[in-house]
Order: sequence, then structure tokens, then C-alpha cells
Amino acid sequence: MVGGIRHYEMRKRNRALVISAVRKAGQCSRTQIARLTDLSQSTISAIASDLLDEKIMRQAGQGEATPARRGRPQVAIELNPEAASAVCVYLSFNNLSAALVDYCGRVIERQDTRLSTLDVGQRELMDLAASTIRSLIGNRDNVLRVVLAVQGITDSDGHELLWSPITPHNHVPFGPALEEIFGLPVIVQNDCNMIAAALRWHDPQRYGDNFAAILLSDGIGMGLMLNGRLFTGTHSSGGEFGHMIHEPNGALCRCGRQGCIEAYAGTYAIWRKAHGRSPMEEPVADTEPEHMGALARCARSGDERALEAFNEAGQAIGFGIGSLFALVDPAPIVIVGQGTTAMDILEPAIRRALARTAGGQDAVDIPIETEREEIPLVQHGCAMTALTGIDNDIFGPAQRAETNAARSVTRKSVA
Amino acid sequence: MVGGIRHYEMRKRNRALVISAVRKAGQCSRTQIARLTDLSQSTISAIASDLLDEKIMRQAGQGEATPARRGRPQVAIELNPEAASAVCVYLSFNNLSAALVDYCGRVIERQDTRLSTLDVGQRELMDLAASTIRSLIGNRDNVLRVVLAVQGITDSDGHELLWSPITPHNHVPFGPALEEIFGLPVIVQNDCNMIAAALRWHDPQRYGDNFAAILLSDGIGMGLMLNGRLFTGTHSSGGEFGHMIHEPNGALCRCGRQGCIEAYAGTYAIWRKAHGRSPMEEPVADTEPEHMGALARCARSGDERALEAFNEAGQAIGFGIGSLFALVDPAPIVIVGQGTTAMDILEPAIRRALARTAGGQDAVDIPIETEREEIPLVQHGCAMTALTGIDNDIFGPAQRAETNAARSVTRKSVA
DNA sequence: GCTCTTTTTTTCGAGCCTCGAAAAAAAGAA
DNA sequence: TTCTTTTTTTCGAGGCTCGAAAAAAAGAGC
Repeated sequence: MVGGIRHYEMRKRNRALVISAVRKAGQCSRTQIARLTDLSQSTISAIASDLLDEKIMRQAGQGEATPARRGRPQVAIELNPEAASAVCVYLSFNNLSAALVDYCGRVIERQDTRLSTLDVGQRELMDLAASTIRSLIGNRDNVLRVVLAVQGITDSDGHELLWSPITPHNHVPFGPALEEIFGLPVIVQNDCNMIAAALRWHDPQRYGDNFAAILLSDGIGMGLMLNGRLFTGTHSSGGEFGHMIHEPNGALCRCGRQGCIEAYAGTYAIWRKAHGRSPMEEPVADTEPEHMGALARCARSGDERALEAFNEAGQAIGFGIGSLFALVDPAPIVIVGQGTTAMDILEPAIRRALARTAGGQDAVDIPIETEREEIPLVQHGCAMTALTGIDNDIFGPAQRAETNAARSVTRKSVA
Repeated sequence: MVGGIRHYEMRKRNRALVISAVRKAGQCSRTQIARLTDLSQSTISAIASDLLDEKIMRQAGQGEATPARRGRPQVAIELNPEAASAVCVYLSFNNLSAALVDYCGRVIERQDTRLSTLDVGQRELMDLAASTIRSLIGNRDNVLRVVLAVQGITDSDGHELLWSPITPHNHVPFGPALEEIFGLPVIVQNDCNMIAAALRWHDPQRYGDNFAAILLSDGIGMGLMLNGRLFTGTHSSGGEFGHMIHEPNGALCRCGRQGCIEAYAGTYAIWRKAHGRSPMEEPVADTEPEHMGALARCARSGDERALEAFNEAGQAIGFGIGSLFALVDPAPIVIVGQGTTAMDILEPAIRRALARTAGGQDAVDIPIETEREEIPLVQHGCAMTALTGIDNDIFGPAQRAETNAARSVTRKSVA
């Protein structure tokens, strides 16, 4: 049962709606907000004046074009960058990149650390995250949220890292541990979900309510946007596209099972195949981007084994997308990351396989986009996740908790 | 953009919440409703008295136990069965079952028709549906909705039947055509989704916010409940579990492609395999339930080929569930329909395969339930879909459209 | 430079809705 | 018959949105 709705909720949602409209538009006059939100002028006036009073928004310096029209000029308001800030951390293989962003999403400070993720203890891993966050926070008092993206499987509540290829430890409780230290909400998220979130912010035209972002690197990850929402599993972050079954009882996967898509399309799998190794050989721990580039060049210049390896990878991905499309059809598809450097070889194989599936009946029409760099996307996704979280959970509810309390106290003491 | 919330919406949702609470509970006093909805006594009092005035609810004849406690006795209210009614139609292979249900979901009248769905023209198919609905409606004026469940793929808006194994016609526009005739909202839905909806109403304890219902008959269908909502594709009804790929380039499926799960686990596939036919042989049009029962008995009494056929089917289903669980983990699983008669043979094979997938890591723990009869489930699902639709869309919005109009007219004419 | 027109923003009163407290209602208990 | 207990209704207060009117802030015209 959802529970009833009161005035408080109504105001909260309308406030959040206004904030969201301004966040999307960048700058916005009250009249425009009214049009965007379908609320009346008077309501917008009231909400906007509250938000300005609370310093969540501020009047925008009249930027560029004042088209010199007749009538009272619109005064644009915008998010106040100092209203809040958030820390975004991305933990991936041998790398920790963190950033402090202001309330508008602009990066204030950045910090990158190399480490050997496979060799580091669970304690150290969490300590490293904590010290990075601490140094970014410094003595700021307006940091309201931390978002930690990790390569791997997280729980659906955003508390823990359940399993990851980058560390031998399971159930790493980043969320609770860091919340304890900093007294802030900490959200742990799968990196591919953050990529999907970022893409939607970058280009809402192309990446609208439905699309899938597939990250091709060591492992295969996926972020799925369905009906305008990030799709997550019921217990875990879900969307483990790389571990759908491609060949029952097939090649050995890094996860220890057999026949996963990743066991054909992960960089280690391509490397294994191209070097003529057995599909049951233990995956190598790390494949350098340069090696993969070289392999792609081999394939292009006619090396049969290399070509075959990429074809097999493309086939696995294509059939996988086909199975995914049988369940839900999230066109377009975006391929992200290192794997995109070989897209000229992969894409034909993907489309060939896709065309042979029920889900991919109109395979020709399915747009497949590419994005080379995943790290900036992950960070931007974290930032927007943190900030919209602040919008909805903190700035949405009217900031009158104290005022209200004060008022009722006043009333009582007067009476 | 969702658009802002006004008082009207607030009341609408709270009314819908009250109706939903009463629908779930059967009978309910105002005090209980207040507790269930977390709204105040006064609000419930107001809403309840409106709903009674509008004859959407009625006072319940004090059913059984009046536990003779002190104090003013609770007066229970319940849905007024005559507030509305709905027509539910289920079109499946060679069969059309329809029912008229009252606002409480009780069947008032039923009508079943046998036909040869494969041989009937598109026009005739729609005419048959229309005449069945017409005869059920009779001269009632409180029929507010029609829900048509079909075996096959429907569009996500619930307007059309896009593709179905039971008819050669594609894009059959049941929705618009019937709406045109009867002037009522008509919703076209996939049968497995209706099964999932029904199971949730039947046993919300067991089938809660997350579960998957898999229908094993000629084809393989699935209804997926995720986070308390029926999962549908973005363009089509989605959840075409049967057409996820089991073996790339594998056995011939009824859909014309190769290697779909259905091509191993549909009754025609089991029949084909058990009779030693080639996996590329054209699927037979129809397999009688009796044949399948006989086949299962053969397998039980040691017929190798039959046993192998069922094992292969179980394996396809198991790996499919594993792939599904990689994306999302909707435990428990319910197997529905004819296929359940062979569950003693299928289940071990399913679990063996499932255990070999990443998604099914805890395969032992995943509960697999069975439900033999699908038709009653589909009909009940249609009924609840129709009725909750009426609750939300028609009875939720305050019934004061005319009153308001009248009022404002009065005011104006007075002024 | 002053007035007129146009557009945006704020203000104000009305109406709707929820809530808490008090009153009313409807029983059993004494 | 009166007291106690529990449910339901009533009533006034407060919060929120809305439409209409007023105020504000420009350019246009002379």
C-alpha cells in the first residue's frame, strides 16, 4: 500500500518538478517553468520565491541574448551552484577516479588514484575510498551525497558491492561503512547504470525513455533504460547481460560458469580465442588496451584466427541482444568503451546474429551507436544521480522543518 | 515531464486508494481503511460517504462474526457489485471463452465457443469477438470495460494483436475495432500477463512484487511481475521468453527462426524429438493434450527417446530462466498449464541447467510452483485488470463532473 | 521626456482537501 | 438507567493551487 497523499506531498512533488525543469533547462523564467510543468503562474511564483529564499536557486545574471522585446523582461533563475555539492567515485580495475561536483553538476575538484585492485584487502579498499572522499570534502559543509560506481554487481538498494571482477572480495559494504564515517547518504551503483543515466542527460533526443548501453571491456556490462527509468534487478543491480547464456555448456567464463556471453565477447575471451587457446583455459587477469588494438589490426589485415575471435564475440553479443529484445525492445543500442575500437569488425557480426533472432526481426533498423570513453560517462552519471537524488529527497520537501517547529512553539508559548 | 499535482489529483489518488483497499479486503470498516491507507479518520469518512452516495460502495450486511465488543460497532462497507461490470474474453487456440463479471469480480454469465482459429479470416475473428461481447452485454448499461486476452504478442498500448500462433493474421486491431462498436475502452493483453496478474490476486503472500509465470503449452509464454508491476516491452507486450535463444542456429521454431527456447520446450518440439524427427522439421500445427500425457507416461516408464525429449525441454527452460535471472531475479517461478503434468520429469532437468548459470547460482533455493489450469487464471486476470482499471480511471476521479458544472452554472446564473 | 502598450511577476480571495479535536452515535457493562 | 468504550461524523484551521486583478518593468510612439 502506497499510503495516502497530503498537501505536503503535493508541494513536495511540485517543488521537485520545478527544480527538475530548471535543471534540465539550465536557466528558466517563471513563465517558462509554468509552461513546462503545467502549473499555474501563481503556484510557480510561490514555489520559485521559496526556492530563492532558501538559496536553492538564484537569479541568473542575464547571460547572452536579451532579445529586446516589449514588455517586462523575463528574469531567468537557475540552480545555485553553492546550494549543495556531491562526491562521485568510480572504482574500476586498478583505478579509482573521484570528483567533487557543485549543485549544477560542474566538477570542482578531481582526484585519480592507481592501485592494484586485485591485491588490495577489503579493509584497504574501503579506507582508500574513504580517504579520497575525505580529501575531496575538505571542510565543505554542503556536501550532501556520495555516489560510488563500481564495475560489478551491487545490491538493488545501493548499499553493497556484491561481486566484482576487480576484487576477490564479496559483499563489500561500501554504503553503510562510508555513511557511518561521513554521516551522508552513500549510494553504490553499477557503472553501466551510471553510463545509461549519463547518456540520457547528454542527449535526451537520442537516448530517451528506452535504450540499452552495453559496455565492452574485460567484462560485458549493461545499463538498461526502460520507460524512462533505470532498470535494476529485484535483489541485485541486475542487467548482467554478460552472464546470459550464449552456448549451453560452452566456453569458460571469468565467473566460473560456462557459456556466458562474456566468455566469448569479453576482451579476455577474444584474446584467448585469437591466440588459439582452449575455450576452457582460465581467463587471464588483465588484457591491456594496446593488445586488443593490435589484435583488431591483425584481424583487419587478414589474420584468420583474430578475425574469427572477433566474429565469435560479435555473434555472442548479437544473439544476446536478440534474446534481450525478445523480453523487451530497448532500441537504440549504445556500445561503450574499449570494445568500440573494433566496432568495424564487430558490428557486421552482431547484426548477422541479431537478424537470426526473433527479437531482432528488424535488425537493420536497430540503431547501434558507439561511445569510446566510459569514465567520463560514469562520472557524469554519478553526478546526475547524486544531484537528482538531492533534488527529490532533500530540496523537494519544503525546507520549513525548523520554521514549522518554531512556529508551533511560538503559537503554543503565545497561547 | 509528468505535470504538476493539484487537489483534484490528490483526491483522485486517495479515492483510488480507498477503493483498492476495500477491493483487497472484501469488507472493511472506515477505521480499518484509515489504518490501511494511512489517511485520517476524517478524510476516510468524507471519501467513504462520497463513495456510498455515488453507489460505488454499499454498506455490507453484517456478515458473520459480530464479536460483541463494547463500543459503537464498526460498520463494514464493500464494493457495490452493481456499480459496474466488465467483459473478459480469452482467445486461445481453437477456443474463445468469455465472461461477464460484476464490480466485485464475480462471474455473472459465461460463454464458450469452439472455432478453428487457424482457418478463420481476420474479419470473422473480430466479428466473433464482437458478437460474443454483444450477447454478454445484452441490454446492461453498466459495462464499463472490455479486456481481451490473447495467446500471442500484443502492442504495449493494449490495442492490437501483433502476432499470434493461433491465427495467420498479423496486426489484428481488436482494440480500436471493438471500441468503435461498443463505445467502451477495450484492452488487448497477452494471456501470460493476465495469468501473472491473477496469481498476485489469488495469493499475494506467495506471488508478491516479483515473480515470473511461465506458461508451457504449444508455445512458451511468460508473464513477469517486477516491483509490483506487470513488465511489458516498450513496443510489444514483451516477455517473449519462448523466443530467447537457447542454441544459436539450433532447432527450427514455429516463429520461423532457429534455436528459440520454444523450439525445444514447446509441446510440438517435445513431440518432434520424442518421435525421432529432425529438429529442423516443420512444427506440427497442433499437439493434443492426450498425446503429451501419453508421451510423459512413456518417459516415466523408461522410453529413452521420450525421456531425452523432456530432458532437452527442461534444459532449454532451465538455461532460459538462468539468462532471465542474469537480467533480473524474479523468484519464485510458477509453471502454468499443460506442461505441468510432466513436471516430475521436467523439474530435475530445469534445475540441473539452472544450476549451471550465473543467474541461477542459488538454484536450489528458487521455488518453482505449478498451476495446472491456465484458462481460469487468464479469465480472473482479465477481470481484475478490467476492474482495477475502472477503479483508477473512472471511479477514482471524483464523480462530480456534472455536479461541478451544475454548481458553477448555478453560481453564475445567481450572480 | 512623457504616456501608451505589452509582457512578466506578484498579490489576493476563493475553493478544495486533509487534519486534529471535539461532538455525536451506538453499542455493552454496571 | 447511567457509565464506559469504540466508531463515525462534524467543525474549524491550515496548506495548497487557481484565476483574476494589480503591480512592475520594460519598449514604442509622439
